Amino acid sequence: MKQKRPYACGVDAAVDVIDGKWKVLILWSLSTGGKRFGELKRDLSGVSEKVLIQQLRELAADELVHRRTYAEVVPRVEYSLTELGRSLNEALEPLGEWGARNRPGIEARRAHLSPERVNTADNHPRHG
Amino acid sequence: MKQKRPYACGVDAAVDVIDGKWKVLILWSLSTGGKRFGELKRDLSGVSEKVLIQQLRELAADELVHRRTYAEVVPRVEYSLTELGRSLNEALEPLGEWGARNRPGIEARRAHLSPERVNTADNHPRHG
DNA sequence: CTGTATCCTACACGATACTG
DNA sequence: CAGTATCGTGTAGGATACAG
Repeated sequence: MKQKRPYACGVDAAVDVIDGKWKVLILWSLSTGGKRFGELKRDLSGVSEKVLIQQLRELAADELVHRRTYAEVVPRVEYSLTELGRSLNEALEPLGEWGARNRPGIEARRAHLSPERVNTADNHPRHG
Repeated sequence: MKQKRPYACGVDAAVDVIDGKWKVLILWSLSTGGKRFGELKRDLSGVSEKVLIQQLRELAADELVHRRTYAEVVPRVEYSLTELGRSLNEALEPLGEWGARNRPGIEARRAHLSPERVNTADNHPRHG
């Protein structure tokens, strides 16, 4: 949700739409069905109300999720995926599989490579 | 490249790896073949040297790109995708297609919905 | 040409208190 | 319950100058 420069490619646009610390988790969480605000909050352990609502609104503005309010005595709002949101989730699947497959490797490399050293010269294998 | 909480799912891990303003563009740019630092810099118009090198190093640390130096009189370094990088690029394709397909809609919605209004109550259609 | 070294800033995210 | 209103913060990203 920054959109500074025009998108350079499709991935660029798609990433922009899911850009936000909790958005993919929200989409993921909603993929099994609509959820209320409180449920989501519990689901995404650690998110603040402010940020959750912020990202939900952005997702709604992008029409990936649908916000339905019920005029009841006790306030009730349900969020669910739109058709567009579902299609995005589908497009995300291969990426999810890639992540699942390679997660051990990723974590392993990051574990023994102290973050401070990543951006300092050659940890890189020599070729010559 | 933040990795604060343990990954909640595969997408989460994958997104973390491509998290960085220019990383997908770098991967995309390298998908057609190895490139030198200067070429990349020209390709990704607008990136600063500092940030470019930073993200290249992170990608290299994650073993998505390969950094090859040639000991010549005029410094020369070539970056290319690793097998892992190529596999990520493949996993990114559906997302890219989704983005390409929906980019017009995304931009349209964001255009007539002024950014300031996104996070203020109902722009949302009524249902009831 | 391929980087380092600094300095700076905006903005996403977070903590907390309050409201209909 | 489902938000809103504030205030505070870290850090990714950018500008620029310099170096091997």
